[in-house]
Amino acid sequence: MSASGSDLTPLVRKLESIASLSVEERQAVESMPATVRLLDARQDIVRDKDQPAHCCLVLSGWTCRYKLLNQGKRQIFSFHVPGDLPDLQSLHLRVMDHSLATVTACRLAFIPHESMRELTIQFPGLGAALWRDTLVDAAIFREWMIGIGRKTAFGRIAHQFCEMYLKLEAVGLAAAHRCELPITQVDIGDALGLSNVHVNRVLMDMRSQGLITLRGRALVIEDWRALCAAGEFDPAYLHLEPGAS
Amino acid sequence: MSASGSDLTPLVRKLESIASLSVEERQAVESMPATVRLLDARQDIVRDKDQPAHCCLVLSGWTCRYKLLNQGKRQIFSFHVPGDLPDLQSLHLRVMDHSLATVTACRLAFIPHESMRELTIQFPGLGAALWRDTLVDAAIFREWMIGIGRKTAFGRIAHQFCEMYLKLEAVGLAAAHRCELPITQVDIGDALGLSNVHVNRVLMDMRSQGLITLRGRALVIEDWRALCAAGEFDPAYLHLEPGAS
DNA sequence: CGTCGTATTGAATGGGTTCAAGTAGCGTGG
DNA sequence: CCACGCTACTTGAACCCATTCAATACGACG
Repeated sequence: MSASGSDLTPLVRKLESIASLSVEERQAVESMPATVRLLDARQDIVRDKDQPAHCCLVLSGWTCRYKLLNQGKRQIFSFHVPGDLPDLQSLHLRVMDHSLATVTACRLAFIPHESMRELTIQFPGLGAALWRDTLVDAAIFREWMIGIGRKTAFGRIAHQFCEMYLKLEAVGLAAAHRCELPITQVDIGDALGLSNVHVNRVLMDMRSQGLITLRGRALVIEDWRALCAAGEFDPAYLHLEPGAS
Repeated sequence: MSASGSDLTPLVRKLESIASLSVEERQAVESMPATVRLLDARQDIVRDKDQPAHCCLVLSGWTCRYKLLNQGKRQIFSFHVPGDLPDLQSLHLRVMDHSLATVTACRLAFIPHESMRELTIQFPGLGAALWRDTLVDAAIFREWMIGIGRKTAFGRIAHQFCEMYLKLEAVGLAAAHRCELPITQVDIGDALGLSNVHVNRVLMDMRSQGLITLRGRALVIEDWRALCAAGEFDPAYLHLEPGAS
C-alpha cells in the first residue's frame, strides 16, 4: 500500500535528532514515495546477495541484520527499532553482504533508492545526516567487536542491555530504566557470540545479583550504574546529541 | 609541509577504483589543500575523544585504528594501507570514539574537513564515493565480528590473511600471493581477540600444514584455496569492483 | 656485544561450549 | 476448559579451545 504523508514521520523525527531540518527539507522528506508493508515476526526483508532497489524504514517493531555461516551458525550484527533505516547502506553498496529480517511483527516503509539519492543531492544537509547515521552504525559495530573480542559473557550482556535501553529511550520507547525486550536468549547469544545455554546462566546470575528483572519481554534495569560498570559501558560511541533527554 | 599536486594521487586512484571521475572532479580532488607529515612507527595520529579538524590520508606505510580498555587490553578495529582515509568518519562525527596510530613509519597527508565537505557538496558523485568507502569500512567490521564471534583462532587468522592480501593487491602492493606483513603477532591477537601466545601456535600450525610461509615481514600464501577454505573467506563483503585485477 | 622487543614452547587453568534432559509458558483446537 | 504441541527457558556434567603464567630463543640495532 502507498504511504500517506504521516507515514514518514518517524524518519523526520530521526533526522531531526541528527540535524535541524529546514521547512523545505522536512517537506522533501515527507513527500518521498513510500510503500508500507506489514510483516510477521521472523521474516526476511532483504537477503544476503540481493540487490535491493529500496531502503527499508522501520515504523514499528524490531528488526535485525544477520548472516548465516556454515554449520547453522548465525551472527547478528545489529538490532533496529522504529525510526531506523537498517539497510541504508544498500543505497551505495549494490549487493547485500548480509540479510535483514524482522524480529517481531513489523510495520515497514520502503523508499526507492532513486528518491533517496535525489534527496541527498538536492539537500546536502540531509545527505550528511544520513551519512552520519551509517557512521554511527559503524561505531556500534566497533563497540560490539570490543565486547565479543575482549569482554566476559557477563560484561557483553550487560553492555548490550545498556545500549538497547539508551537506543529505545532516544526514540521515546523506554523510560525509567524499563523497556520491552522482544528478543530471545538465542538472539542475544547470536549477537554476542555466546551459546544460548551460557546466556541463560549469565541472565540468572544478573537476576540473583539484583542488576535486572526480566520476565517475559519486560526488562527492568534495577541498578543502572552497576550494569554500566559491569559492561564497561560508555555511551560516547552512540554519538547521541546532548539534551535529547 | 604543504602538499604538491601529486601528493594526493593515491586518493585520486582510490576514488577512481570506486567511481569514475570527471576531469573537473579529478582536478578538484588534486587541488585540495593538504599538509604532509612523516611519522615514526607506533605513534598516535588522532586519539580517542579528540575532535580533529582534518582527515588523514595514508600515502605510505600502515596505520591501525584501536581502542584501549581497562587492564591494558587493546582492540584493533582495522588496518589501513596507502590510499585509505582511516578517519574519514570524523568528517561527520565530531568526537573520536577510538584512536588512530601508525603501525610502521608513515607518510600522511592531512586534509581540512572544510575542504572535504565543500568537495562532497560541489561534487555529489565524489560525496557518494566517499560515503561508499565508509560503508565498505562498516562491512569489514561486520565480517570481523563474525570471525571474533564464531570462528576458531585458525579460521580467524586465515581469514585475516586473505583479506589483507586482497586489500594490498587492490592497491598494487601485492601480487602472486606474496605481500609484506609489517605487524606483530601481538597486533594480530589484538585485532582478532586472541592472545599472542595462541596466535603464535596457530601460525606454527599453518606453516607446518604448508598453508603459508612467514619469515620476518614477508608473508607468502602457499595455498590460497586452502587458506580461503579454512577462513571461510568470501570476498563479497569487500565490494571490490570486478576487473580491478 | 649487550639489550629490548618479538617469537617460541611448555604446563596448568578456566570460561564457555556441547550434549542431554527436563520445565515453563502460551496459543490452538477438540 | 483442558490437552496438546511448540517454543523458549532452565539446569547439570563433561569437555575443549584458548588464556595465563613462566621460561627460553631469536634478532635487529645502537
